[in-house]
Amino acid sequence: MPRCRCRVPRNNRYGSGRAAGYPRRTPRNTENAMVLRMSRLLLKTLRDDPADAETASHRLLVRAGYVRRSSAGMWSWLPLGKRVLDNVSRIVREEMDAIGGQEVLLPALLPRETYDATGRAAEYGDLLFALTDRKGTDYVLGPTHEESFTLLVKDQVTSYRDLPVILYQIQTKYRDEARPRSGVLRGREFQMKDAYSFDTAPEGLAEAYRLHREAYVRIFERLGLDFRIVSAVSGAMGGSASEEFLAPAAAGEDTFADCPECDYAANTEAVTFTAAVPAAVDPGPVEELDTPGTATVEALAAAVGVPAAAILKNLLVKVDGEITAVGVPGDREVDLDKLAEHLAPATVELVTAEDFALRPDLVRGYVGPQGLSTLGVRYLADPRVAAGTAWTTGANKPGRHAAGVVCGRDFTVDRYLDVVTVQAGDPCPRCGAGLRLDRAIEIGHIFQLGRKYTDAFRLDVLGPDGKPVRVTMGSYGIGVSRAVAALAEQTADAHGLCWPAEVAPADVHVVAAGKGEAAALAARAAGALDAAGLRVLLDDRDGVSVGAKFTDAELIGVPRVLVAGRRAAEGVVELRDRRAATREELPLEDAVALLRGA
RNA sequence: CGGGGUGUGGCGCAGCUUGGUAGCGCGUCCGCUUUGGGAGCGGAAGGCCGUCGGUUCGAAUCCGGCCACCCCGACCA
Repeated sequence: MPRCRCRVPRNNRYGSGRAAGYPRRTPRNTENAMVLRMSRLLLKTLRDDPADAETASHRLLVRAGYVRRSSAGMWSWLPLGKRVLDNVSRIVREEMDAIGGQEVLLPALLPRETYDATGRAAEYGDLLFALTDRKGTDYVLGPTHEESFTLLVKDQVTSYRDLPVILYQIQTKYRDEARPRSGVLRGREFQMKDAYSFDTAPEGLAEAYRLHREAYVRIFERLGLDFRIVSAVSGAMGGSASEEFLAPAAAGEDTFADCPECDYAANTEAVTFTAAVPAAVDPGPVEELDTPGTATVEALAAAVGVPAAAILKNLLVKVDGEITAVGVPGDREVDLDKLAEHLAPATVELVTAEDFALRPDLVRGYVGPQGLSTLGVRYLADPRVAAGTAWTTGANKPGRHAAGVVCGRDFTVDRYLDVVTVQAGDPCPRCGAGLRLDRAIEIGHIFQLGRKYTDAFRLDVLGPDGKPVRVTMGSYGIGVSRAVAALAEQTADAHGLCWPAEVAPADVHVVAAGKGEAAALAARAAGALDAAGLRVLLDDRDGVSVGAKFTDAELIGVPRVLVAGRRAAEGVVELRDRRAATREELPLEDAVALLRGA
């Protein structure tokens, strides 16, 4: 059998030699083919920040040549970026395989009817990328794949003996976000790992959920991310238990509450408020105040000279069409989603000007809870509106408010509901300490879905008794491309990116700081490090000043930098730590040994 | 979807108010010099000024429509 030697002409455009018209200065070094040579790398670092970039990850990933914007919310991953993305994928894959996950790849382009069947096409609405094929059939680009996986399992699995099973894929997902932003952090096309578990019993689902939770902890620890696991609400996904993995970062779009005293943490949407402590007040008589032009809490607080927190704000909503009042302290906002969740399946909507017109007894801006029951209006309230507390509130007359209105004496609450937005300092539901609020990036979310999708598609398997058993399901996502952005956010410093070792595009960045012996030593270092099994990025560019190379190295953010320069003749190199900004000089052999051991 | 803004060479920008067919810095290419913190000199390439229409002898510039993109908010597993 003939040796399969490379028959490519030696003067091809990509490698060594000099093709006519395209002289190449850097010969391909086939012995160190794994070394990434910057002289040959598709990489253009930018000296200036892109004008449209705000967040650190956006600015730096573009400046350092990791990604390029293609169109709104669509990003191309360039060689360095692709390496980081692949490193994240690899870690995710390894840990998913370790819990018995089986990797598959399903189409991203799916018939719309798949999502119509579960009602999610309607739930997602414009968020779904939709298109039509030549025959007029409607398709969507999948935003997440519960439906497809349920159908796949229905097709492939018939017996309880085939379960449990965990399937996953790492795939491009599509969401037609109204406003893509922050570069790769929130694109309309992005990489996601989505996994799905199928079990015959709730205990199995709980076990699959636990396995994923542990795998996610390992994944994010290996990635080097600072992260928190928080309670979440399931939202449009359906199902019960759900937790989010959040990476705290200023650029984050989620707010979560964090307890400084215990390990409680929750998405602000999911924070529950429990105890209501009646304020110790001396309930004087109700006093009516003349307060024209104070329809807002701010105006009233300024006019009467009481803090907003002492004002009882009454929001009118329609619950299944019935006008209902919701009382909350004036420094709070009503979270309509929370309210709707409490009252489901009833519909909740804000009252309109027309509704007010039909009810002259309800004065916009001057509603108070006194006597609402005689008007046939139900009164819901936040637990902070506890019996015995006194408030300044509307007098149900135009331009008039009432002070010293006491809950339980002057009005009654029909039902207490936790419906206000959380504020920093609110008591922790677990230990009572004041909660902190922080911004974070959602990088993972795990759900015990239960039977929402298996019911929709009637996914049953035969049980041991020969009777069909409805399958129960879990869903587990990780934003792979978003994790890259989150890492950039958390690790970047004033000089540029600064990757944790396992995801960095290389283990060592070798800088040739000079020509001749310096360049030769750098090449030798790259070869030795490559032979030692390290991933090497070699800055062998001609005509680039040493300062520019150093600046680029800091921007690119490989954790270890090896410089061959001043003392090249002695075989001495300089080893730098990108994060610690430390440097030491030592013989090349010692540096290689040190890096190999690291 | 509301509000604000921007489209001029690969990147960052000026020119527009007051119309006369485009300029600066960086980058790129060639030559020489230089090489430990974004080098110097000389030469060169590269732009239907987002797009369509209007006004005008003449439009990057004035007017109108459209498109794209960005930022804030709403929205968003």
